[in-house]
Amino acid sequence: MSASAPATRRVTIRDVARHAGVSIKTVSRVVNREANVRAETRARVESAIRDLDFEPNPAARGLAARRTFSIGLLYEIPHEFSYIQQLLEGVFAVCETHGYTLLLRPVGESPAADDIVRFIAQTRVDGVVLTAPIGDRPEVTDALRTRNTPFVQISPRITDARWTSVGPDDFAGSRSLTEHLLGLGHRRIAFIKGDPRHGATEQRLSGHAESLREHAIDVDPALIVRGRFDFESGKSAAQRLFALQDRPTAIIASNDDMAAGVIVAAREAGIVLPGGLSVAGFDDSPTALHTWPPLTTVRQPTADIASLAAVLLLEWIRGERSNHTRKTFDCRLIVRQSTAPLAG
Amino acid sequence: MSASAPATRRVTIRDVARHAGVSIKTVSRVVNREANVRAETRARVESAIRDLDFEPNPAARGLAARRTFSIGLLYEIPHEFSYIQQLLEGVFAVCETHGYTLLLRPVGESPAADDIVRFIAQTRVDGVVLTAPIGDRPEVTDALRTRNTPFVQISPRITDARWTSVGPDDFAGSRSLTEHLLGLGHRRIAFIKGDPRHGATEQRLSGHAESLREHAIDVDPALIVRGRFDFESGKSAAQRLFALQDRPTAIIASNDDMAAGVIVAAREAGIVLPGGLSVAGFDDSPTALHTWPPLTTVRQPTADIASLAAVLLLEWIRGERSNHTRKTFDCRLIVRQSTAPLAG
DNA sequence: TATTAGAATGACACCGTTGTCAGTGCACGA
DNA sequence: TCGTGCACTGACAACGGTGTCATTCTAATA
Repeated sequence: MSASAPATRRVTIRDVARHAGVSIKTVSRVVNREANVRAETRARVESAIRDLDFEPNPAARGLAARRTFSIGLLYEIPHEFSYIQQLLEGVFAVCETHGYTLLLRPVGESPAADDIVRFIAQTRVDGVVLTAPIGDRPEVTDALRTRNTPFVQISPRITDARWTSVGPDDFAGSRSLTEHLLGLGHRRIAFIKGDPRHGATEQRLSGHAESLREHAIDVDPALIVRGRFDFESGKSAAQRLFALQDRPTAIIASNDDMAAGVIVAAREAGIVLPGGLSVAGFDDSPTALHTWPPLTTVRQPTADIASLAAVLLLEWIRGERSNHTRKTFDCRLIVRQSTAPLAG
Repeated sequence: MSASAPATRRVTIRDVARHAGVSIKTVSRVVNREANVRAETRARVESAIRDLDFEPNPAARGLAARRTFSIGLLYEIPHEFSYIQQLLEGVFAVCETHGYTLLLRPVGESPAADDIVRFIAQTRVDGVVLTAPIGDRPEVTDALRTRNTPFVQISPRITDARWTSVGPDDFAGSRSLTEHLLGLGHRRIAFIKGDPRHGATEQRLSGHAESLREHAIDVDPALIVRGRFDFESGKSAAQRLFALQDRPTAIIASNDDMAAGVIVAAREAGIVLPGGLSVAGFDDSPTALHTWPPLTTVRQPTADIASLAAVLLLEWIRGERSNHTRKTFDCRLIVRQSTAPLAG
């Protein structure tokens, strides 16, 4: 009565072998693109595969080969999702071309390493991509190393030569943003930090500070305020800044969601944008275009970063690479209407 | 030299059986919560499982049981992602509690049914959740039925008794929104439609029209304009509406992204919100809080919808349910500051 | 021509579970 | 006391591939 009873038996490697007049092992070789198969044989097998519409059974494959041909993408739940979406896109594309399956794994804000280990134990993924800030938890990386599970970190805080990581050049990106505001004549530039657990937070702040230093401008500690990367924290940070005696003329938020919060706070405070205040974000998320005025921001090639992470992970899984690397991508300043010359 | 060489052999069902002094079959019974295992035996096996930290190998399980214990979630790529995120959350939670794995599958805008069929053939998922508008493509549903693959649709356009679907009550939700605007005194209410391939588009429009009819207000065709659910289409639709002789005093966009577009268009046109124009959206996405003023919108319980879809799918997969159903969830009007009484 | 290395192919065990079916033991009724 | 039925358990054969190793074929070399 079960609706899922298959109408007909599935095509197996044995059917293909019979149809092509070869052994199942040869079919296996063709499927896995192994060397040492005569061209003529290969062609015959391939046409048999097409004729019968054969798809290898991943469970059987995984069981025999002792790997699952799948990788996991771990991310923290309260997260700017457009960012995850782009990561997903990048990793997914690579998986697709290499015949791997992608397993998404949202984890709680403070995941026990156990949680992640259990995920790997249960799913048997061949490796994982760790997004910030998960990849910076020593219990997690230690657990993965102990279990010999390959992993690549995206945007880690700490760069450890023992493993591979990929990320944007947050420092340079941030520096160019501050440079832009300085060029517009701003001198009192506030900076809203992100979640301290993210490496980007530190990097973006340093880039900002470096740029000020280059222009011999003192960093006013009152202008560096906390945030958590979400809209609300950006809004309340802005409100604190507006309450200062000597208000900033420009505010850099460490990401676009917080910048959107700044804009709303400014409106509520009756501040005209961008004349009365320049606002800039980071990431060039969709939000950047949905605010008014649209946000000046820094675009990072998130999908490319994710793709490279996936490629490196697969190389590691296949044992094609033993040296661990740290690769950085350039960011690009996107100037829109939320930043304007300092009003005379 | 491969870094992925396992340090030690994994624990198998045989190890557990030996440790507990039973046969592997009995361990299997315990793991799968089958009946007819003596309580004392069960306890012994369970403690052995804990002692050895045993996790059944999903590949072996899948191979023997002829199913993968995984389901797929298909969605179209250019999509308001916060919506997908919520769906994901709902489906994921159910998978988690039932020991299923979730496979995400983004598909192109006009996916050949082949594409989807190949996904199922390759991954061997036990069933799929189809999000709008994928579930409305006959080639897709036919292919799934032919292959006997269980599926559940979310927010389909067409309700077919032959399969199961879950969605919000878009009609009623939309009606309550128009009702709200009418209550504020608005009579010239424009409506921006969504992607015509989505069932929600029709339903939301009908709800709006019904409400007007109840108040004996003629539907002015000039006030019903096209959109595609994205920010840009909302913006350009608004611009077209602003060009009308007799401008609307309120605009309903069929989702929040388009409403955000309306707001930006209004700003560019120098219209003051909400005094000069009321704007409302649909979905209560994060966007609704990021605009200024924050959006009046209609919240649908997306995660709950997704959870139910997953539950129904699993029931179908397990053959616990043969009758197909159509379940609808109530929406809730969320009034914020983007709508205001009609100015004198 | 005989020899031989290496390419091409196949036989077969095995991966770690579940399904099937055949026991085994125990309580209960005759 | 002796079946009898049912709860419980285990032996063993799949499931559909890959790894290993032996074997056959081919072409180049002596």
